[in-house]
Amino acid sequence: MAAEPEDHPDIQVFDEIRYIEHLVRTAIARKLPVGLTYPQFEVMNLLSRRGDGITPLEIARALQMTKSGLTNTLQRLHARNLVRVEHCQADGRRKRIWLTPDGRLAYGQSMVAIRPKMEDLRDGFTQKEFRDALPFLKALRTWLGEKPSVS
Amino acid sequence: MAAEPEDHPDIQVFDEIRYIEHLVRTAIARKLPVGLTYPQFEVMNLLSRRGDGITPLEIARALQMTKSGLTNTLQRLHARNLVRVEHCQADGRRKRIWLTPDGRLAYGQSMVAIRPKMEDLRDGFTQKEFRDALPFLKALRTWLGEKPSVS
DNA sequence: CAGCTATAGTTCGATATCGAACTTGATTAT
DNA sequence: ATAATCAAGTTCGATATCGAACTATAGCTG
Repeated sequence: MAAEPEDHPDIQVFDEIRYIEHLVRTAIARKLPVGLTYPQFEVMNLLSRRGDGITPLEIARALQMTKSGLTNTLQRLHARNLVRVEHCQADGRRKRIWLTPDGRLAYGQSMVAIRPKMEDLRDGFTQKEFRDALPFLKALRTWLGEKPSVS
Repeated sequence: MAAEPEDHPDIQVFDEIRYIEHLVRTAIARKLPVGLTYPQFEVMNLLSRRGDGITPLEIARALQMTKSGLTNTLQRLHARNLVRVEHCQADGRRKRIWLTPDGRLAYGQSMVAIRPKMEDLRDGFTQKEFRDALPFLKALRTWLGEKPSVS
C-alpha cells in the first residue's frame, strides 16, 4: 500500500520498496519488444551480464525464482529460439544455458527500448545518492536473507 | 539478480530492492495461516489499517494491483467469508468492502504469526536507520511513479 | 559394489497477475 | 432529454509463481 506518515518508519520503508519494485517491473515490462515478458527479459539479462553457460539452478538462485518457475521460463525462451540448452557432459543432472543469436538480438532490442528511461533516471538522481543508499539496503537484504533457500 | 560490485550503483540499488521485496513477500507468505495467501493478507491488512468500507478501486490503487487482479482476490476472500461486499447505494457502479468477524480473526492470527519476525527486525535495525533511508526511497518512488495508472 | 543420500531438473495443480474487451451505471455536452 | 463519454467492476485468456511430488544422476558410506 502507499506508505503513509502515520506508519512506523520500518513499515514505510517496506511499503516504498514494494512500490518501487512494482514500478520498475511494470515500466520495463511495458517497453519490452512484443512477445517478451519481464521474467524472460530478466533471464536473458542475467545470461548477458553474468555470462553464458550457467546452469538453470544458478539462474534461479540469482533471480530469486523457484526451480519450477525457471523451468517454465526457459521452456518458453527455448520455444522462441532465444536460448540454447546443452546437457552438461561432466554431470548428467545439469544443463547449461546459452543465448542464441536471436536471443542476443532480442536482448539488444530490449535494452535499446529501456535505455531512454534509464538515462532520464540518471539525470534525476546522482550516482552518489544511489551509492549512499546501498549500505542500508544491503544490510537489510542480508539480514532478511539469513536462512534463504531455493525450492 | 544478486547485486554485484561491478554494477553501477543504480543497478545495484534496484537489485537490492527487488531482492528485499521478494524476501519480505516469501517470509510473510510462509507464516500465514493455512488457506491465506500473501495478496489476500495484503488486502485484509489494508482494510484493517486504512479502514473498512473502501472500494475495490481504492484497494487496487493502494496495493498496486490491477482491477481484475483485485476482483480475483476479493472473490476468494468472499468465498471464505473473510470480507463482506456491499453495493454502494450512492453510486451503483461501486462496491464497498468490509472485513467480516471471521476476517478480523484470520487477520489477527496472521499478525500474531508475523509479529516475532517483526520484533527481531526492530532489534536488528533502529528506527532511525529506517527514517534515514526514507527520503531517498520516497523520492525514487515518486520519480518512477510520475504517470502511474491502474488498469 | 550396494544402498543411502543429496542434487538438478521437471511435472502438476492451485493461485496470482496482467491487459484487453466487456457491462453497467454515472456524467457531460449539446 | 438524449447521445456521447467516462468510471467501476467483471470476465477471459495467457503467463507467472509457488510448493510438493517425482525422475534421474551423482556421490558417499559401509
